[in-house]
Amino acid sequence: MDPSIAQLSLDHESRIEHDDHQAIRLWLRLLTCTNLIERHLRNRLRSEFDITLPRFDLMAQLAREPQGLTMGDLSQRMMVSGGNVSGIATQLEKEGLISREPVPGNRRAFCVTLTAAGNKRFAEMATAHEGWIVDCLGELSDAEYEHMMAMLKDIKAGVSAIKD
Amino acid sequence: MDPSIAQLSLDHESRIEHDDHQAIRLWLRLLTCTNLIERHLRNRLRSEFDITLPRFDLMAQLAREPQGLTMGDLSQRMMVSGGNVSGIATQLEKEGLISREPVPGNRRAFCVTLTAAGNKRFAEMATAHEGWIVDCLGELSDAEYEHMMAMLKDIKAGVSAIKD
DNA sequence: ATGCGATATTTTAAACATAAAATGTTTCTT
DNA sequence: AAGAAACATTTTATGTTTAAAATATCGCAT
Repeated sequence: MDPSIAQLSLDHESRIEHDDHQAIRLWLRLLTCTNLIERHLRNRLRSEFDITLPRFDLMAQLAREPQGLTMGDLSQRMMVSGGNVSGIATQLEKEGLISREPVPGNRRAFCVTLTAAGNKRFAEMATAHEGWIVDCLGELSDAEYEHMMAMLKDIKAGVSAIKD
Repeated sequence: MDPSIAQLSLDHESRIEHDDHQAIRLWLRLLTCTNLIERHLRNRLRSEFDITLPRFDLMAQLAREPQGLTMGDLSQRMMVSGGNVSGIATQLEKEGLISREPVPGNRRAFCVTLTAAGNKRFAEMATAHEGWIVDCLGELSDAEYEHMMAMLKDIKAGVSAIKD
């Protein structure tokens, strides 16, 4: 066999294997960072506002859409299952922070909105929440921020294109 | 007031506010990417190997340390609570994939290892798992990979330094 | 009109996660 | 040696998450 061919294919193999390990390492570091930040946010929401992250997230979605969202909209935007939204919404409703009103023309759907109390409470929490995130991620330069956003955008697009 | 001073502080304020929004956007995108990939891995592990991600993660820790790990080691390396490890280990033991043996000199601790069946099964899964991660993250160039790793390292260090 | 498939939501069962209490073991101090 | 403190693990209570089943409604093609 031509030794240059053998050399080429060997290089190819080692490059592939090297890339594999790279990707694994990147994934593990990505996961660690995200989990660290998420845990931090979760702890502070609990200790300072006595609320869980999922409840806060649901309220954040509603705060962006003052006209309200259906349960299905919430499920889609929060990227969690419908049953999950159902449980979280039940609790927030019990606390008086959101309301579920029937939709005039559609007896299947509910329109979920923040109550006045919910709006007030969310405004307080959102300010603190933003600060915590800046504490975690605010040290990056503008260039690093842009680069990171661009890479994550590509990754997101690539992963979304994979069929389960 | 000196107008140049006013201008400076205004710029400062607006820069801060701009950074805030940047950090939030970056956090949301980071979270979305991580969740997408994690969900993909979870689905494939379930559909192709009928195993959950936490169980796979526990086995992965053991595969790296053939001499075995204690429950406490596992808890620390997986960054989850001891009670959680206890439950996952109970199930894996029931499936015959790991074994919990008493440690000779210490009757408090257990030495957890992969069984022969566990080793064989993990080897099959690990190959597929690596491939899935490369599918998700393998498109980055070496430079992008290095840059991303470096940024995440800084972020990890910064977040770890924050006291809860 | 009627019935069938799609839609919107809730309920249920199983797995996972945590914090805190309980259990048993080891080590240190006196 | 006895007691206290620290350690390793499990148990318990509570809550989150998902997939799948159940419930109810809607819209459309016959």
